[in-house]
Amino acid sequence: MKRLPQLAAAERLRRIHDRLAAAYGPQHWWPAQTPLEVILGAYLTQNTSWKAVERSLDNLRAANALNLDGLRALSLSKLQRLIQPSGFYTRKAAALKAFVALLDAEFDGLLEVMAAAPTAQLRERLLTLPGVGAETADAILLYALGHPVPVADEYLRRIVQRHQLLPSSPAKDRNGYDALAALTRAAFNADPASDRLHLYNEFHALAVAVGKAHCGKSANCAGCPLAADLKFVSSSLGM
DNA sequence: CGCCAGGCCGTGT
DNA sequence: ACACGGCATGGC
Repeated sequence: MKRLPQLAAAERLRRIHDRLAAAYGPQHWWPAQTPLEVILGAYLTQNTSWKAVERSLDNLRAANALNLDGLRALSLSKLQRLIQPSGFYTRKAAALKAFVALLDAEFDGLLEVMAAAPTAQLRERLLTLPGVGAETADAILLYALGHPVPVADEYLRRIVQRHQLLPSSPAKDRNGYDALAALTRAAFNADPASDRLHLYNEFHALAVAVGKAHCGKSANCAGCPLAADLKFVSSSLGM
């Protein structure tokens, strides 16, 4: 039986993970943080540098609001002021309040209860929240709630595009996101299920690492761990 | 000064 | 279905 192109692409993406892991080592994203802090970070980092997010998190910590009760006690305007450094503070403050409201209304106000919900249903529920799109939902599921789901992002999109792993370049919309997520699931499908939580965790962090270093808009692939793979791609990409 | 950052959402074709 | 602009701040 002939090999499906999609499978070959999945194997190539798995190989890209291996190269990145060898080049950059463990990224240990969000290792010692509490789940709530991870969730706050996932919201605040939307189209925002992590440096700015850290300033907001510092403000929240100083206000004793890195815990659920502290967060509940904050007025909307107070929350807006604390997260101002990371931008879009009007939307993000309302979105964070909506998350806590959902947690209180449907999960006994406990992240442990939320985390125990079935992955697919929980994902759909998160996606109904304001300010939660596919990437934020998956980042919360993976990094805060311990569900083994892939996280796609702009950097992974660029990698997949440059390596031409999909028949057509993934769009910057929901359809493109879903295609990237499906490809990533396929890439780790041969790995034991017990390893996927860790693999998805590292892979997303590694995609960000290589993206920041080499996949910016002015692409400089000299010294990129993926340069060898790119040589097998049409050299007339204009990149 | 300009561009960008670990997106999402509303609106217009 | 797809494109585009707004959201806001700080780093470089």
